Amino acid sequence: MTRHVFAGWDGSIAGARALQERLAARVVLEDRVPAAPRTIAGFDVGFEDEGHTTRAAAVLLEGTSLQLIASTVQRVPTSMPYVPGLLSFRELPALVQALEFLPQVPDLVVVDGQGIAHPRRLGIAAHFGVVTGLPTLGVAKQVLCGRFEAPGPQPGEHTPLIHRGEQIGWALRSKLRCNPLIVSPGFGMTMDGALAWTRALLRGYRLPEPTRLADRLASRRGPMPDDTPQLPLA
DNA sequence: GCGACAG
DNA sequence: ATCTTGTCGC
Repeated sequence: MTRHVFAGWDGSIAGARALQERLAARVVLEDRVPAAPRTIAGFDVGFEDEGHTTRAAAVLLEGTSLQLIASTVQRVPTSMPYVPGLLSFRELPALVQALEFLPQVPDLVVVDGQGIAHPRRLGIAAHFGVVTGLPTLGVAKQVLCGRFEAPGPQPGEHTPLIHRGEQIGWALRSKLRCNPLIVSPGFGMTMDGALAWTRALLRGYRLPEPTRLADRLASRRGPMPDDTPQLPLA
């Protein structure tokens, strides 16, 4: 499975970075998000067994009410250590498996991590989009690269995230007295769309609903949804 | 060379 | 990410 997700990767660190540069050229930053998404999914990853097991959680929400429709938790053996800038090589295989176990393909995907706000413009959300072709949005709790002025204290206030003279994302104050979120388009979305969608998916918490719910599942917190029988789609 | 460094 | 209770501040 991993060899299909990372086709052409020789397994080395240098090879991973080279692959990122090739895939980054395939990132589409034009709007491909349906006007009214029927479903929106949230993805996040957690670990068990001292990190030996990677646990990916995916939640499927109704597009307008953001009510939970379905969810899945998939476990796969951890294959790589965490290397700053190469997060997708560690977590993407589990995320793709979780996508395959959702009852239907979502119209929009929100991933916990960077979109193009990455040294080579291929954070895990962008990589996820290039691999699946689905519109994706990256919402991270911390910055990986780039600088930004602190956004004002009011929810909704935002400032551009700049790296090497270009805007790669936004710092968004999603909630009063909380550190800003770092948001950036992943695939099939514009820079402005990333900001607008993140704001539209907030429901009073620091994290947008899709990511917030996936986070609770991946980290084994909060009420766990009923496990509907799991069978892969395709 | 030194510091930074998603999860 | 994960190990972990109470605690300070709003």
